[in-house]
Amino acid sequence: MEKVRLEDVAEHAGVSPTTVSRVLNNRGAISDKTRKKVNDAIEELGYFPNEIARSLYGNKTNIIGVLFPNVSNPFYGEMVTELETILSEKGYKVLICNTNNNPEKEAKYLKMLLSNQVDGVIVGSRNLPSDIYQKAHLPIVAIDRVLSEKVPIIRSDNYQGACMATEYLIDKKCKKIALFTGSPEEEIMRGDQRIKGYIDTLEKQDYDPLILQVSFDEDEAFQRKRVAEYLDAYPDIDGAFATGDTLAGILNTVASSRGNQIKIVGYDGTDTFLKFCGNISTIRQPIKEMAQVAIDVMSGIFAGDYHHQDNQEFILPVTLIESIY
Amino acid sequence: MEKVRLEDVAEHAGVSPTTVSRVLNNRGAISDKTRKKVNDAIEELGYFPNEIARSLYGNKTNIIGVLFPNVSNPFYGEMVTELETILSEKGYKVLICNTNNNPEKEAKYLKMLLSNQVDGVIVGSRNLPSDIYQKAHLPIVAIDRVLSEKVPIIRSDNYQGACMATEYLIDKKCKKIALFTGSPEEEIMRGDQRIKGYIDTLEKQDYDPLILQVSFDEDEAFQRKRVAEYLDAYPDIDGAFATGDTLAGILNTVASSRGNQIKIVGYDGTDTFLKFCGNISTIRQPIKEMAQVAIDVMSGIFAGDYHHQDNQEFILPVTLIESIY
DNA sequence: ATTTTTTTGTCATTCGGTTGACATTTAGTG
DNA sequence: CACTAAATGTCAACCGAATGACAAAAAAAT
Repeated sequence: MEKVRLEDVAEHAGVSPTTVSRVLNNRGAISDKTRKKVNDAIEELGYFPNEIARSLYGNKTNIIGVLFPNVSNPFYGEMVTELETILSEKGYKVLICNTNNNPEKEAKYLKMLLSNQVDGVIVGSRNLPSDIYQKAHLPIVAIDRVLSEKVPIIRSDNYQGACMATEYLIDKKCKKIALFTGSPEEEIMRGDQRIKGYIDTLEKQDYDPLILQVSFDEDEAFQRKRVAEYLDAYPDIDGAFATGDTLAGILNTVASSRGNQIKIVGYDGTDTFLKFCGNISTIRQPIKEMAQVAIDVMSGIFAGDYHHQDNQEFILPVTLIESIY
Repeated sequence: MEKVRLEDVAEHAGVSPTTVSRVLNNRGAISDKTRKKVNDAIEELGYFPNEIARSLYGNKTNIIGVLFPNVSNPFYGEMVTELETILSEKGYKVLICNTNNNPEKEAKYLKMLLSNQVDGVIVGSRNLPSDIYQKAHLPIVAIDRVLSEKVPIIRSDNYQGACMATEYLIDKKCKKIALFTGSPEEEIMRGDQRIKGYIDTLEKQDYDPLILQVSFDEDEAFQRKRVAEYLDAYPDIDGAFATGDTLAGILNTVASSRGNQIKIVGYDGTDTFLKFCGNISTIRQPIKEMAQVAIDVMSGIFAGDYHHQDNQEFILPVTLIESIY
C-alpha cells in the first residue's frame, strides 16, 4: 500500500493534477461535476494532502511550539490542554516540550522548534538568557515568565492573589500566619509577587511574616519531613499560605496527620486540585482565560497589529476558592 | 532579517552547497579545515536546517502523534510527560492531541496526524471504530485501550490491582467494602477488569459487592452530592475502592467532612495524587515503565522486527501505595 | 455558426534540502 | 615529478504540493 499522492488522485479521477489542487484549495473556476469526480477519487483512495509539502511551499507550518516545565504538573497540564484546544480549533497543531526547567533542555527544544519552522512559541518555562529568545526572531508569548523586554507576558495577578489569601486567613482569625514556598532563596530576594503580597498584607495589620522554604527539588518524603520540622519549630502556626497547591496538599497531609489545626490557602486552583483536595482553600488562576489571551496576543503578532511596546503585560484577576467544608 | 538557508551558509563559508550538506550529514570525505569553515559559518549566521524540507525528502518526520483524552488529567499528563521525555531523547518530536474522548475530535486528530506524516501514533483515547485505525496503516500502539486486534496494547494489571486494593481493605478489617466508579453502565457490564477484580476478591471471601456509580460527565459539585447520597444510603460503608484517584479524592473530601470513617484505596497513583493526597492509599500504575514499553514496542514496529500477532498485550504490574499516616 | 465565457490542461518554477554521478582540483606519497 | 587518493565542485533529479502564465477544449450565449 503505497502512499497516495495528489497525482494519483488526478489520475484516478481522470483530471490533471492542477485541477485537483484547484479543488483542494478552492481556486479558479471548477464545475460541480469535476469537483465531485475529484472528491470521490479522494474519498476512494483515502487521500489526504501532505502537510509537509504544503508547509514547505507555503513557508508556514501551522504548528505552535509549547514550552513548559512539565505537563505532569496540573497547572501546566491544564494550561497546555486549554492552549491546545483553542489552537486546534484555529487550525494549529501543537508541538509539546517538557523542559523540566533545565536550561540546556530548553535551549535544545527552542532550536528544535525553530528547525521545525513553528509559526510561534508559547513559553511557560524560564532560565534561558533573554537574548536567545530575542535572536529567535519569532512570535513568542510568555506565560508568567519574563523572557525579555520584547516578549509580552500573560500572567495572573500574583500580588493580589497573595493579598487575598493572606486577608482571608486574617479574617478567619488566624493568629500566626506562615508562608510556605518552594521558590529558591534568590527568587524570594528578587521580590516574588506572591511573597510580597503576603508580607505587605501582614505588615499592614501588624502581623509578623514567617517565610518557610520547602525546596521543590527534593522528593516528596523529604518535603514532608521538612514541613513537619517547621510545624515542630513553630507550633503556634494556625494559618498558612502556600504559594503552590502542591505544597498546600503536602502541608495539609502532614498537619492533619499530626492533628495540627491549620487553615491553609493554596495557589493555582487547578481542577485537579479542587477535585483531589476539596477541603483546602486556594487562589484560582484563570487558566482558560490566560490561554485565550496568550493566543489572542499571538494572533495579534501574526496579524502584525501588535506594536512592539516593551515590557507588555496582560494581568488577569484571580479568585479565592473557599473550601466547601 | 531573512531566513538563512543552506545556500547562504555555503556562500558565507565560500564552499558549495553540497559541501555544506556533506558536513551536516557526515557524508563523504571532508577535511577538518572545511568542516570548521562550514561550522563557523553556521554559527555566525545562526543557521539551522529546515526540518520540513528534510522531512519531505526523507519521507520521515520524526514526529510521533500522541492522542489522549486530556493532558490535564494527571494520569495522562504524567504519561505524556514520560513519553515525550523518552521520545525527545531518541530525536523524536511530539504532536499532542486532547480528544476529550470525543469520537469526532479523535477522527479529526487522527486525520491531522496522518496529513502531517507522523511516523507513529500512541493512543490512550478510545471510541473510534477500529477499522479507522486499521486503515491508517501506520505504526500504532495503544495504552490501556483496545483499538483493534492489530494494535498492540500496553496496560497495567488492572485486575490484579483491583484484587490488591480489595484485599487490602479486607485486611484492614473493613466490613462493608463498596466500589466507586466513574465508568458508564455499559463498561461495567462489559466486564471492566478493575470491577471484576473487586467482585471476585469479595466473593471469594463471602463479602457482598456494592457498586456505586458517579458519572465522570457531571461537574464536581454534582459528584460530591452523589457521593454524599451514597454515604447516606449506605451508612455502614467502612471501606471503599475507587477505580480512579479523582473519585478517591472526592470521596475522601466528602467522607471526612461528614466524619465518616472510611478506608479508601484509589487507583492510578500519579505523583500529583501522592502529593496532593498523601493520606489516601492507592494502586500505582507504573506510568514511566508503560511509556518505555510503548516506545520500545513502537521502535520494534519501526525496525520491522515486530511480527503482527493479533491481540498483543503488554501487561505491567501495579503496586499498592499505602498512605503514610 | 460564431463569439464569449467558463473549465480544464500543460508546463515550469518554487519551497529547502538530499543524494548520486561525475568532473575537477588539491594534497599526499614514492 | 608523476601518480594516486582525498577533497570539493557541478549538476540534475527528487520529495509533494502550490501557483502563475498560457493554451486548449468545452459549454454557454448571441
